[in-house]
Amino acid sequence: MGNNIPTVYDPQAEESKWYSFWEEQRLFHAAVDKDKTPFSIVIPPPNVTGQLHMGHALDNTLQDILIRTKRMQGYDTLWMPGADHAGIATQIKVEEVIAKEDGVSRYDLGREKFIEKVWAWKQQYGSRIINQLKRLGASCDWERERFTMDEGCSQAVREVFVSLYEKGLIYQGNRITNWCTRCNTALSDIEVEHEEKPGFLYHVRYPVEGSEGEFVTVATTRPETILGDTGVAVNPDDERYRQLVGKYLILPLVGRRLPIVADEYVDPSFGTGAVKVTPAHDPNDFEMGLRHQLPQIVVINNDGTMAANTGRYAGMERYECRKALVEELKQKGYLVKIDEHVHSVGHCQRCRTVVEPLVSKQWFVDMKPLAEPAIAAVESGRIQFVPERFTKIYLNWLANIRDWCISRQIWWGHRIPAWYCECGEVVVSRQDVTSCPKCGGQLKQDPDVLDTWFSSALWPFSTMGWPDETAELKQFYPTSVLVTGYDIIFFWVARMIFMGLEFQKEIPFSKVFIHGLVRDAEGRKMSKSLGNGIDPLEVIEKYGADTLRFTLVTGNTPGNDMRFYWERVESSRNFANKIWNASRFVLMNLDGFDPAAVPGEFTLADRWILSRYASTVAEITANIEAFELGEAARKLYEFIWNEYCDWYIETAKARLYNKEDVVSRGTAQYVLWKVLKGTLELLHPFMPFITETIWQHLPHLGESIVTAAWPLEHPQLVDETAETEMTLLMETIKSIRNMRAEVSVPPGRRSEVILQVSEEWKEVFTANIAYLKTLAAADAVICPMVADKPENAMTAVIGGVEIYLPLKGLIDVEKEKARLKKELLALDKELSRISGKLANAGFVAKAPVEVIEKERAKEIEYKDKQAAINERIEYLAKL
RNA sequence: GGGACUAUAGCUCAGUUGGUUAGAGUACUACGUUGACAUCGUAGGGGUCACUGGUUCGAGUCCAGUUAGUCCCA
Repeated sequence: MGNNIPTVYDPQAEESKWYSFWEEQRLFHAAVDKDKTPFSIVIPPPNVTGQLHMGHALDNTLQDILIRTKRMQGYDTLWMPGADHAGIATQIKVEEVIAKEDGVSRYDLGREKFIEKVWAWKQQYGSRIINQLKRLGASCDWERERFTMDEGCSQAVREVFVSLYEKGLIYQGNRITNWCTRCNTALSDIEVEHEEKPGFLYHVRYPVEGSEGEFVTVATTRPETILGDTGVAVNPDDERYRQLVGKYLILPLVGRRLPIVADEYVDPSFGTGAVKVTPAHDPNDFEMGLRHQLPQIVVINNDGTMAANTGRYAGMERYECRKALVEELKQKGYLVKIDEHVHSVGHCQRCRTVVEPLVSKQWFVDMKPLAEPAIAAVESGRIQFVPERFTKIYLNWLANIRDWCISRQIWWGHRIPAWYCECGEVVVSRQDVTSCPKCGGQLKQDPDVLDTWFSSALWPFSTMGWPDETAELKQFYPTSVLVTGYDIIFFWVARMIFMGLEFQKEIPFSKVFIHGLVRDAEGRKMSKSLGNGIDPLEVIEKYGADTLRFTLVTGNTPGNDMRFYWERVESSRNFANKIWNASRFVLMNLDGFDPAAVPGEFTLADRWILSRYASTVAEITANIEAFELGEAARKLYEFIWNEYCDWYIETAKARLYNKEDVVSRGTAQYVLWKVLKGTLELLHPFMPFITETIWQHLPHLGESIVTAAWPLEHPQLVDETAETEMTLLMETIKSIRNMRAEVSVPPGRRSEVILQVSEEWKEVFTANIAYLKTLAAADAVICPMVADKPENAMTAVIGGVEIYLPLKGLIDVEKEKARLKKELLALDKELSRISGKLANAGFVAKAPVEVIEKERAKEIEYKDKQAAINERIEYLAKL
């Protein structure tokens, strides 16, 4: 950098260069260093087929800020990266590709060929999202990159499955599960999204057996399941039906005998108070069916068509069947009425198809024994959520947990390590097996694969090399913090916790830092179908990664959603440019500077900015420690722009331009350099590229800002006197500027200013009169506070200083009086508030001394001001 | 039905254990190319902190309720 550098920062030119440099120097690599305190994060693995979206950008920016800070603070820092095989999502993706390119389905290819295709796809596109993370600046240890389907992770999955099976915590059962007819697989409860939808409530009457003309009317939202009814239930306390319990109804159209049973589950106030029971097609009916030994009759196939046992409806699509069946009920006089009704309908999280509850044979994890320690770990505070309110959501979910269906009828994923023999033997094994240990017969492996989240749940230790006892596992497990969105607390966070506790006997992380979603400018969720997503890469290309990161982190309050605004991106870009130009200025004026030389005596402005800098270091460090990253970023913005640039640089200019006074110039250079370098270091975790770019041009030690030491806190630099004095000067300058603007003094013209200063501040003003000259265009004369006030002058009063701007007859007396009166009014209001407070016995008795003192000081200051303004108004009135 | 969150300037949002004359960005108005920056500078207008009560010497901040909106769970 030098005199000929552009005035606009160009991120494109710098970012890729520095990222390659960091990688080449292996600055992100975590060596297992037992002498250092470890700090580790495992990345929430993005889908291998995915592309970076705003959610990733936010999530990874937050992680990178934490990691980069800790790295600079000297921890043995590991950010473990990797990707998730994302079973259903990836399979759908590749199915689409082969359908489009070759016009074939996965069934045409067969299992083996299809899996090969998926791996080929992963080979080709799997690095895309990784490269996008690099564009963002993520400082992951790429040498350790993992994949949930790689050999190590697969071994961990196998070990966990078999071990849980041996403990009796994994079992196979014929139970009702959520079935997606489009994806053709079972889903876990949380993969179903419920949505309120307008529908109908059909009232159908069922004849009572042996009682001509007597009916029970039942209400249902799903008439097609009538074909699978095996009972009708009523509440045991319901007087209307009490005498019917134990009797039978005849199922219309089918003729099946349905027992009438009494069950607490039935809500007498809903519908008619009598509900049809379809154990094979409704989760609640399934439970009721078990309680009353009602048979399960499957009437809907896996593909959503009606089963062979449904007579003339066999093969018909489920909703077609609904229409036809309602029509038949109507014709035969069974349909009583149809009411409009809003009800909650489950949809497949992946493809939005309406989920069909179906009875099928699946593998389940017995959750109760696993959930208990996971609840205890959070209740005891060993794991803490940030913000704390997510604790409740987590605990509530685990307290009501149901068994986890882990088998999926898809091909892409970890194959379930269970083998079946014709003799009925089931073998669950860590090693692949071929022949039956019982009869020696041929074994066939279970065709299903595991839920993707099963392997993700092991991520904090499978990536560290478990089941082997590795040095990494010892050093970096438990990890320090997990950073993720609130939308996957159930899917992932909870499951990592119970798996970690079960297999490592240790929590997987001690903090869970939760953030919200990035929405569009209208507050809508960004989605492919809406087409309202904003591609982070587009932002990076247009404005730079630093800008995107800064926008995301400043717009963010822990746990809350945020909206994406291009205006805010521009504002962040302007901030980057401001830093660029401030640095440009410093570099242009650093000639002859020797950072090792002892600086001369500090001026007031020097002491002030050093004091402000010292406070900033302490505050930023504390904010990051407390996960208040948005606060930290906003403070840095404020400090750099409103203190360093607006004031300190301006005061330093005169000293820099005066090359005669070598000591003063050198001292200014020292302070400019010291504060800029330290501030860049504080800012580096937020804006890694621009800070590295500038840092490399400044005198520095070390090879990169990435591994520079985090700025030390210097409480001895905090100088309250300097802050008070400088604040007074700045207030004075602002007052003068204000008055000049008020009467439209051309910016180029200097103003004569008379300052009447109390004895206390006389020296400060005398010593720093130059600031008034350069910053307020004021030729100031400093006088003691005397009775004689200048005539024909505008007036402003701040604590201990009266400012007069003589206008030689140009002053509009009436206007000036009005202006002063307006100020007086505000002052009066404030004073009456304060005096009211101080007159309050309770306040004086109970408020802390500092607070009372503060109010007293204000009262005195305002009274002085009030007196001076009053005096001035009186004077003007006499003219 | 249970629970969580949000409500502060035209817009988007800060405001961390209750104590500043309630802030920022953006938009708006006026002036301005003084040797870092017009992606800038200076100055200015703009708010009953959703509503109603309560606790307290003191409430944007704590408590209860109301209204509106968002989300999660069943």
